[in-house]
Amino acid sequence: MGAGNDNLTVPTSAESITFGMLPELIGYRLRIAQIGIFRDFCTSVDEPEITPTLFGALVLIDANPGMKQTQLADAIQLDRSSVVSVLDKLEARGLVERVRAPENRRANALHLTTEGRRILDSLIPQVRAHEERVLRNLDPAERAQLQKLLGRLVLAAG
Amino acid sequence: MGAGNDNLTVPTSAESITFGMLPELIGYRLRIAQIGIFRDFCTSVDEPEITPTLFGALVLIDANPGMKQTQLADAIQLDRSSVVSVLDKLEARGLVERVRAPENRRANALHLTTEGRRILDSLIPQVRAHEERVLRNLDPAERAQLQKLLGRLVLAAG
DNA sequence: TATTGTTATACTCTATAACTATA
DNA sequence: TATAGTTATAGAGTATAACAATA
Repeated sequence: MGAGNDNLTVPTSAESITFGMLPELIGYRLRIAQIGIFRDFCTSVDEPEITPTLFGALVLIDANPGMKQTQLADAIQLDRSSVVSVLDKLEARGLVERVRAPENRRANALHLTTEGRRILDSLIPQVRAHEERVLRNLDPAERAQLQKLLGRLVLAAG
Repeated sequence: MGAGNDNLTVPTSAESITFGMLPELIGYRLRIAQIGIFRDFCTSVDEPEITPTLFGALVLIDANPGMKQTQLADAIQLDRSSVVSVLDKLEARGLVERVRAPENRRANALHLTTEGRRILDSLIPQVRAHEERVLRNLDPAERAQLQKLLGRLVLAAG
């Protein structure tokens, strides 16, 4: 009976409507949550044009210096060809560089530039603040529980 | 300690990588979950080309006969203009009809057709089975808890 | 032959702005 | 003037297929 939103209300212009079975569906809840969080992320982050996808790529390259494009594609659930445009954007802004891998000259080793590192460092507190805002109605135990439950969903492979 | 996936592994081709801070971020977890659920939904549902969005529109129109397009737009978090194409698809398949509202001749009252009702009735058990599959690692209390926590996130308005 | 990255291309989804018809 | 729906249009994001270089 908390201050929650079990009956799901979305701000609607005129008289309110009923959502039928939708609020019972985890897929629907997730979709609504993700749309809202995506919007909040984009308005919370100072760097223009940095989306959750680009931020995720920066984090992964930072955590795995020299990783290959195919590995990045797997990690962010995109096709190889889609990763090309992600990296084109990051490289155009001077945040990432593609270095021909000496041991396998088909592959590119990905690295943050100094500027990429600087931007990532400035983004992290902004993203943490954004997360804090989204989660502000949940106490630490509830946040941990939410993480854990999301991690146990059974998801279709790419 | 459960059978969970706290450390987040995504099937990756070569040597595995580390995800850095991403697994701590609720936005990242939600995005991964939503991509996987969307894929599972589309392969689970027999009707071709029925996406979660179209299914949601059918449920809402069924639950609110005569609702207006603007109300539907608010409910599914789309612009008025985007709802036009949603309804065009549903109407082209004979599932929904737009009836000029007599009390306000600018507006359309939305209704399921007999065929729309029939298709919705056949979709519901498929969607329930899909949800059951996604949630199969969670017991009833955990499912309820997940719903409740998702409902308490603070989301940006449209 | 298989793999890595790239290109060309097309498709879907969505929003913005301008339009129409009603109010 | 304001509202409901539509259209035209453009942008972002993604995938598929074919290609070059390398293994």
